[in-house]
Amino acid sequence: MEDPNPLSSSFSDNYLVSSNNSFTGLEDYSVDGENGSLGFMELLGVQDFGPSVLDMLQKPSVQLPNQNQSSTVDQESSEVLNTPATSNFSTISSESCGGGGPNDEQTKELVDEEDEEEEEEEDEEKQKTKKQLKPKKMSQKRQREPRIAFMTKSEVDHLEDGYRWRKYGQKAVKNSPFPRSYYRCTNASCSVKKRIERSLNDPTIVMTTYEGQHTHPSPMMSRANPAAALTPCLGFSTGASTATFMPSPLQMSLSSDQFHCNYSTPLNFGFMGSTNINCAASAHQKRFYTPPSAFITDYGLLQDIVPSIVRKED
DNA sequence: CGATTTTGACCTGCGC
DNA sequence: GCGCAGGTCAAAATCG
Repeated sequence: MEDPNPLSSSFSDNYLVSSNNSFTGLEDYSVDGENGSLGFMELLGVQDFGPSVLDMLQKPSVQLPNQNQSSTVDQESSEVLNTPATSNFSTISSESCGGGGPNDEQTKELVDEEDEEEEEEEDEEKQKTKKQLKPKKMSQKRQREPRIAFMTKSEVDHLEDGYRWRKYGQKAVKNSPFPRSYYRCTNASCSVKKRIERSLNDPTIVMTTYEGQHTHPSPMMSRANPAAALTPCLGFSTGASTATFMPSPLQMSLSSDQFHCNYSTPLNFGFMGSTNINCAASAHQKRFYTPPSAFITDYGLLQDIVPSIVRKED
């Protein structure tokens, strides 16, 4: 691990990963055409085929499994985050659904799910051998959930996404002064996790990685419209600004020739109805995104945060 | 007093 | 096999 590149630096410098043609490139988005005064969104997709998105992104070059062509980023075209000073918010998505195509690694993991009973027995044995060690249930092979990572320009680490999270860990990241925080959804029946860390390159950028799918409506959204709360979407809001976009219906294409992000499995990470669309989508973006009809105009807490000019009521 | 955060210890996977 | 780094657990501390 003597990579001369700082990890967070390589996140932004080298994270362009193309796979199964589901993603190629990035693009900036003006927010609602307000002369750029509201900043812009930057979107970038990355597909995860096993290792964590961040792990992949931290490599100077990424070799995807089962793919002959290397999908490395040109080192010289490093600055992916081309953030202007006027920007107070930007988001980069890194799609990482496991369903990016038939893949040996994923197949193995699916098979592993069948072994829970055996694992419980193993667990007992381990407890015997390790005696007084904490009775953890760690022997289970971890299942890789679909992941999606975002880079968000924000002053706050923990972006409000409509769900309630409990922090369960924090770790120092090698070569980075910023720790990585681990959160789990507070809903007992929901196993969604997310990691949050700041970019070393640009401390104003928060890298959020979601893992898994919520099995319940957003507490925030459900108060107004439970159906909409279950709609696959991704959303963030900060005290400064808000951006949300939804890969529904399982496919998002942002830019005719530069950005493509295909979701092969349903996602349900975020919250909110039309806020996201109206906030983040310029006319340009709307070409590629059609909101589900279930959406209603419920801004939730965003009503308090996002200027109405951003919400752009229809 | 329950929920959440903090934090050190432990576990796992991977590269060498 | 060993060491490192990432990820998780769980007791203690803190908060509302």
